[in-house]
Amino acid sequence: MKSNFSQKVYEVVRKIPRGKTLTYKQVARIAGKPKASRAVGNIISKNTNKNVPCHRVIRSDGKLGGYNGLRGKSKMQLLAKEGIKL
DNA sequence: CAGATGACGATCA
DNA sequence: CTGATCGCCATCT
Repeated sequence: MKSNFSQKVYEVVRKIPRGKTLTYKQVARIAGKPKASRAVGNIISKNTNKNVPCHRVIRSDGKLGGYNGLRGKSKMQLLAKEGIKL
């Protein structure tokens, strides 16, 4: 059972249009907890649902952050296909 | 229930 | 500018 916060995070990430990226801070802020950036990453990391474009969620530093292993892909590869590149 | 963990963010040195 | 430390929140063990 997911808490309201995690549910909100999924919803926000799922709303991210193709070719667009959001930072963990933005997602946390929209979810209602501007300081929960860590919690956001944690929730997503343990729920890697394919219906949620978690690879579009990056750090505020402009770095991709973690993400690893899902289908052996990396965020960079997926984002590059979206039209986003470093 | 309490402690440790983590796909982070911001500030300090 | 780069590296390290503290702070914050939900989830896991």
